[in-house]
Amino acid sequence: MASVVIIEDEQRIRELVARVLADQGYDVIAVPTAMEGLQSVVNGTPDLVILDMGLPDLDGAELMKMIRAVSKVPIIVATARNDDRDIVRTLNAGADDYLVKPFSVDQLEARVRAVLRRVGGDGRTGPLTVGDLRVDAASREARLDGAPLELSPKEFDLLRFLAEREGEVVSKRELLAEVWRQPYGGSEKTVDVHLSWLRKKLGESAADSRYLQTVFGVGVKLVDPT
Amino acid sequence: MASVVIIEDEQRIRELVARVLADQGYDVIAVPTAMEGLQSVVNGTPDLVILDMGLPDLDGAELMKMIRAVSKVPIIVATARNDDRDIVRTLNAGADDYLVKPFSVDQLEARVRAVLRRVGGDGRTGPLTVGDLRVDAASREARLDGAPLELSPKEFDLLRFLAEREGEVVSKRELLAEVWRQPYGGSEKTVDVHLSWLRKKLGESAADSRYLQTVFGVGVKLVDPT
DNA sequence: CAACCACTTAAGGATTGTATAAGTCGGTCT
DNA sequence: AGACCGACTTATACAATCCTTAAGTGGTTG
Repeated sequence: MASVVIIEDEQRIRELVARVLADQGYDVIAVPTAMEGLQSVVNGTPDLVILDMGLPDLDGAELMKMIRAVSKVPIIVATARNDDRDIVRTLNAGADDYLVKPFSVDQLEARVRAVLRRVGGDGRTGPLTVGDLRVDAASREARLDGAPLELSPKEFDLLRFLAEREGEVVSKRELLAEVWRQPYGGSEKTVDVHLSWLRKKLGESAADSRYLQTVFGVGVKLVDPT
Repeated sequence: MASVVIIEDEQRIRELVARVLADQGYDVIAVPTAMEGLQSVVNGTPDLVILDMGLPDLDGAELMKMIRAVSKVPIIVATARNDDRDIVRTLNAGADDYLVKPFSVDQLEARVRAVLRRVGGDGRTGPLTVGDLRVDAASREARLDGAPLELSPKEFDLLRFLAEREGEVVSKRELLAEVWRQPYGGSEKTVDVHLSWLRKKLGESAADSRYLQTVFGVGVKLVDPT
């Protein structure tokens, strides 16, 4: 899973970008200041940095130089308007791509994908395996003992999420928040239903379960039965 | 087929060049300003840029630097004056070839061909194969079980894009962005229609599909049926 | 054993995908 | 120039699939 550091002072934009990329499955760290950004880069060794050039506490070009001094991580700069000199300067300083605000979500996603692919490996690929269960996000295919499972979109997302957290107990509320994208409302009943369907397709029942185990009063976990 | 970005402010010349190259089978994007040009280069990752040095909104040399910062795409500069120093300077700055205005259509075609050949062939990627399906970008020919398919331009581009990502699910929005080159608006219905046509020409239907499989709620993928 | 939580099944409405037809546009042929 | 043609887009009707709500059953805890 690729990780991305976002350095952007405007809260609205920062949260929007973070949300969008998190939805795409990236590990996101979003900070509002240059110093925190630099720290995140040094500590986290991210796969990509998205940098707003209009930070209040430090000139964007300066920050880029500092990041470049410690890391070869690709950088996408976000610049407020197309100020030509600004763009020239930043691209020369070592940015890998740029976004002119206001930019669309699609633009953002496309650039991020493009840069990560260019640099080598989209990161979020690589099939997960739990026992004899295989979950491949790229082809959106799940197999049990080599036989393909026919899963609905939600079922697949659910299985994938649990597979990413193999062995870890996850509450239904968290599943609602992460898989259903509803942090607040929403009925946990829905999760129950989908879990039930998943179990059925995995050839299990709640009583006799190999992979999908419920932890009473807490949640569920996907375990390796071997 | 190779794609070319033309950056030229004079409408007459811009349209002429675009027309000529489009007739040659190139994918052409023609824009009048430096900024749009830069955007096209970044978005489209073209195989060649033809750049007028006398743009009103930005000095040509500056723009070249900017393009060089984001891409190694070959650049042919078109310059009005026949000044030796000028030409030397631009070539040193990273241009691959130059045209002195006014230039003939033959000149133009010859230079474009020469540069593309020098850089490594128009269709740099060899033919793709997915099962018994063959997609050759260079000749722009697709074959199924050896029999040639009669595809429209968009159909071919679509098939090619999917073949490049064999096995990977691609959303319609992404197809709109990548194949149709319009990241924002645009109706996904259009993609549906083209997919339907592609299926028909592949001898499939959505219900019974060997190659082109739809993943409900997510997108489509081209798979190897063997 | 009572209260609570979890599981399963069923059914409707909502969403998404397919296919066909009709409308646009640009280019070509006579 | 006018009619035609192919490619693309938009519109529409229809079909498949999915998600949620609801209701009843079964299991666990204190």
